[in-house]
Amino acid sequence: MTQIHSIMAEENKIPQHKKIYEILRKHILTGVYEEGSLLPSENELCAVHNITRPTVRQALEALVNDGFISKKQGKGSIVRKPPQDIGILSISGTASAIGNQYLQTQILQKPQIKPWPERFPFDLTEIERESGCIYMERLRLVDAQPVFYDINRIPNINLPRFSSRSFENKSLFETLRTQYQIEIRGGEQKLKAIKADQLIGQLLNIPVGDPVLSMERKLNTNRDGFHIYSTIFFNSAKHSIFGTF
Amino acid sequence: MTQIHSIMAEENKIPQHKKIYEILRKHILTGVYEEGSLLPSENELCAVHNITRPTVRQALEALVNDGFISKKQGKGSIVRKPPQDIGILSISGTASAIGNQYLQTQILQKPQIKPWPERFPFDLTEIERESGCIYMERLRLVDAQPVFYDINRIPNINLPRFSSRSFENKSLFETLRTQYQIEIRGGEQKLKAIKADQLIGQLLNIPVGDPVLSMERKLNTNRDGFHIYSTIFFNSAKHSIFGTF
DNA sequence: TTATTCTACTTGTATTTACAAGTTAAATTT
DNA sequence: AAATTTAACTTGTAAATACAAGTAGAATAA
Repeated sequence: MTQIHSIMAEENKIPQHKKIYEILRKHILTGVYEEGSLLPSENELCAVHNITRPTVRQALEALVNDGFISKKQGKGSIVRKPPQDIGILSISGTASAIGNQYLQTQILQKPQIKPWPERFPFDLTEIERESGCIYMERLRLVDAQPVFYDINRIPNINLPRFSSRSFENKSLFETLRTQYQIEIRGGEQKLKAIKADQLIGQLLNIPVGDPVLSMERKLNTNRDGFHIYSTIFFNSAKHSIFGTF
Repeated sequence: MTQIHSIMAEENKIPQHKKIYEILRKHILTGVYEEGSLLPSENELCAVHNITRPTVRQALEALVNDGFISKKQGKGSIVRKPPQDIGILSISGTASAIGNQYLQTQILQKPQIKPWPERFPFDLTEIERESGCIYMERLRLVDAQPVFYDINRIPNINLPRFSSRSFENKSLFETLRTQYQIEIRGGEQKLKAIKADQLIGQLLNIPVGDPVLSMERKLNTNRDGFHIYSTIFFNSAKHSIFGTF
């Protein structure tokens, strides 16, 4: 038993329940299991992956927490419409739903290393402050109309070649997840409705003084003490921010 | 073993891990464990409550998910600043933090049974539509200044004496939780920044045309197919909405 | 004194076993 | 034919056990 264990540990360090989680997650996202359908039963998953039920249940529980499935006693695990991203708000049109595919990204300011601002709405850890931050500005458009203007600050800690990456039409968070194994684990945010100043009005193509939704967010990651800070201005004239929790 | 089990089942139907969860939750909220301090170790909790470690871990896992603790291997379970409510946004002053104790509630419209509006931003289940809704309006104030104006619609399903209850200075959700065992399990919301119209401007004591944060929310509960719908207008002149996720 | 090792904690992972309880559909009875 | 019971699923709860791995402080060695 111990031998098998150590062999497993050699070929892959990640625990079994996480492996199953990743497999099922991928299968849900890629449409192997349709929304509303049932996942294989816990016992089936045990047999297929040659693990025990508590381990399977650990994986399923994580999927429930992340909103990929819901379980019902006596019935099974029901596949849900996957959440856009944990806490990353997606937009929904007021008239018709708008898929992410119509969301374009324009880089206003390529990633560059900067010191942190003097006044900052969140407390920084010592390491973060010492390392400086990678600064970037983006404008995101729906149907060629600007909707988001966001300023992102990421601590410059162990992110090789980050500044040279392209983020056009690609999620910043997807890049962090796939290229650097950084996952968002939650966070906090402050929301306000403000009047658009000249810069924001110009960027979001709305009259100065019109209401704009502004967000200050601090996102936690799986890296200890590594946070992502964003300031977001949202043009809510034609769209609203949609979020699940 | 089975005997012990059935005896347990007689005196209380709720599972052990949930009992432990409730106890620890209460102790965290009432300050028995200070923020930043460590919870008793899993083995200690086993001994104290006479249960096994998997059961304790199940309770702790729920506390982690609900943001009451964070765990660290080799160290222990660290008590965190408890979240205000799951998904129920609390406010934080821009200058100084404001505790909930300074939040006053004024009932503008006592709970009354009404039909659902013709146009509604969310889809209703059949049962919800048939039952009609309990309608109420509240104004919430900080330092005697209006901050929230909220409209709540709750399906009129199995809520005896609800209309006659008082919600002055008491959370609607706290009442639902303690009196009716209805717990919020998450939900979805749509956010916009809008211009204050005359009614909203008057209620929130701001000039007409000033930016107001508006929210449409649908909250899921532990009752299947039972949702709570709220429309919230927030005066973000002096405060911002603070939320964790 | 300083650095290292050891030890006694902590949580993390995983197996095995058992029964409870909800769901569904087939089989049986009325 | 319709209602009921049964059986075969499903997930939920819980125990007992074992070892891995991270943490922190005490004991030890340099």
